[in-house]
Amino acid sequence: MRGTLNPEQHAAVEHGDGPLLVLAGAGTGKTRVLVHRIAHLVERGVAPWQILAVTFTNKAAGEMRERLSQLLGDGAERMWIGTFHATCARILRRWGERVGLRKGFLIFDDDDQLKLVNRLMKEAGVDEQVTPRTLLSRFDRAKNQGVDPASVKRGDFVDDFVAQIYPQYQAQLLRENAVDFNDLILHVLTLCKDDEAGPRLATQFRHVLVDEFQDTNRVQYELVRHLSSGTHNLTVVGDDDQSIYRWRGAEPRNILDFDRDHPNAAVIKLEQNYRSTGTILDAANAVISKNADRHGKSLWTDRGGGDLIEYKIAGDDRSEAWDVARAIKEMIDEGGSSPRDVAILYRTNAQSRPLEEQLRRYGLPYQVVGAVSFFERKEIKDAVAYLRLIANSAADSAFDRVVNEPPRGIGQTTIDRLRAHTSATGFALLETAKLAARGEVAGLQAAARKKLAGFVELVAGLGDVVQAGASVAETLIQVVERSGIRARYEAMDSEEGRDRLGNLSQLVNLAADYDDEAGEEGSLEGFLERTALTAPADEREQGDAIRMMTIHMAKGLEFPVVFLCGMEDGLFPSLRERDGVGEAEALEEERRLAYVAITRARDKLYLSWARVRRVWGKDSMQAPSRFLDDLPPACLAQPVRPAAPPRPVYTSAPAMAPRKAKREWDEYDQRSSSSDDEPVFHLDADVREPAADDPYRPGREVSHAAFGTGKVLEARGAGPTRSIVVEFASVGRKTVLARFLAPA
DNA sequence: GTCGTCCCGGGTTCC
DNA sequence: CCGGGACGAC
Repeated sequence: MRGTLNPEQHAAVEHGDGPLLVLAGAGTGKTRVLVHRIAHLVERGVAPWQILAVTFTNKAAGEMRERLSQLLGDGAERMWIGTFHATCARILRRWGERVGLRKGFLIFDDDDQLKLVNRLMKEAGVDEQVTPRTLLSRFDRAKNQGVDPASVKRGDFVDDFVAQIYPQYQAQLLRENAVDFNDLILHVLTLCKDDEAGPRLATQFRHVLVDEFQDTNRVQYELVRHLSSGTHNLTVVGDDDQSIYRWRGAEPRNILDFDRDHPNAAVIKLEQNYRSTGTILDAANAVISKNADRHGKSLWTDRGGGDLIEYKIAGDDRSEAWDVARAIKEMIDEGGSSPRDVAILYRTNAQSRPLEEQLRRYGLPYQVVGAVSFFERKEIKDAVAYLRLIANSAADSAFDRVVNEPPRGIGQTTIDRLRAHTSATGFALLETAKLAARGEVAGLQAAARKKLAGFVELVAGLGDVVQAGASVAETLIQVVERSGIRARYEAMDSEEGRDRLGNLSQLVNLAADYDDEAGEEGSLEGFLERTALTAPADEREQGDAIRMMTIHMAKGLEFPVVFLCGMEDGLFPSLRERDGVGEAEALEEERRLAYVAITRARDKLYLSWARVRRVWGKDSMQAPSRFLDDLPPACLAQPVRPAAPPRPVYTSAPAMAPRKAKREWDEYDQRSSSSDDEPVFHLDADVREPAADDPYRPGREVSHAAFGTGKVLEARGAGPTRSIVVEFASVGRKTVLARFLAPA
């Protein structure tokens, strides 16, 4: 095994003690190096539980654990392998009480946080143009850097609201015995300064290894530094070109300046790519080389050129999905490829739907990895909230969520009264509801008291179930049954109701898995921690299935065949404006994302985009991704250039223009309309709401070769027959096809 | 006071 | 397309 490593990899694996930085490009075998290094440490006598390996996704952690158990057997079980968040949760389980957390603390997810901020804003009467999202992202950004959000002044009107709401936000978390994702790490950092826990943590791990180090934020880096401060045995591996998490506070400086913080660090570069064909590597290098802010390294391969990159333009997102499904079907029918060789990557989770539909149609097995989180579905959140409330009576957020779910006659007014009482007494909502049921809360009618009593009794009864020793799965079944959730969805007697029940039964299955794995150690708290920190797709891999995932999820993985869908400007690169990040900087991150996507492919890469895409139920016209222009023409099986949509600019010869445009369209619209089950190009003559960046939205000035300039009144339809009603200065109102217009 | 219906608007990525 | 909020009906 060792013999198959090249000299650089070998040096990294066998590096002795002291800090080590491995700068490794895509596909240079860095995960392999990490795995072998850990195995090597164990061979040298380091005990498995003295090794901490941090990854960025649960998926990567799972993979690493699996590979290590192949090399080491049971020893791997006892290692600390996990994400920053999971690692910190584990440390806090042991030491949490020293930073003010009680046993069984809750972890707030995005949605929980948002709801809380929303409520606090309303209570404080904050109504100006600040959304809860904006405030929350300010909280996050500050916390990622290890500073108090309330003290950050960026000099805009949002500052005051942050300063006002944040202390209340944090106070409520404390009351509920809850933490948000950032707090998991911040609390451990506080622990590092603790007289007792600090020194222990500094020496607990004889070796600390961090994968994807370019994605660590300041707080995470400080944590790593402390955890390795007793031994200085810190190995970090990363690639600044693959930094794709700046939006959540990642600081690539951490990797670039590593040798400044660790002057005696050994630095090893891995530049030979073993993964991709020359063609794919050329394409990836061409894209990333357009970035100014990079260190620059020279990846090379001795693999041959390989197949050219396939490129396809579809009429709409359904056609795109159909093209992909058909290509995969052919590939598999020809033999040589199996579904598990193929990955479909996209920028946003929302893109998975049409793809799934077409794959199903062809009977192709697929697995959506880490998708639109299962745990974000309403029925799942509700059931989990019951569990939270049973496990932790202080969980106001959970109480709020389920007290009237399913509807049992406890409305806003009643809850407001309870809340008023809690702010006076400091009791939790559930506790207050108990008081109310006994008539000890003012202002509540007998009817409301009775209903609250019923709810309190429901929760108490479920608590008894747990006390009686029920497994998590059994508890969950009781929750769904006794709360009336099941009856409610059954009564709906609809597709939706059945879907939701199906999801709930899947949740019960996950709980049963947990019960099996955890055995005696299992607890409601343990299950809740797992639901907060993992997605179910992280857990079980389906055997022979096509993998579908976002590019972010795909980092660190590789596949023989990759389909990269939705290569459209605005989608990929995403051109959304963001709070606090410059446009150029944001674009560079998108470019790195493109680099990551392309380098996932070993042998064959397919790129595609759709001229019309349904977004939130509305059709919108798309333009090809600017990244396509960066690809060397020699890498592509089909040229990118002529595929650009017909230019609606005709400065001369107006009579010729329509014919030319027509021909261009037909020529390059690659759908064929022969087969029955093929999705047809979707056209709609309805008046549609134009997208904000639409050059033809009402009010815009446009020009027409024959009619001159005018103002848009209305836009209809989409695609090649999209028509625009224009009030022309010279000829009055006319309806013309969009492609004969240009922005004035 | 609570529940149902309609309308509006939406931050994409992950732990 | 989906959830939250506003508004009107028991």
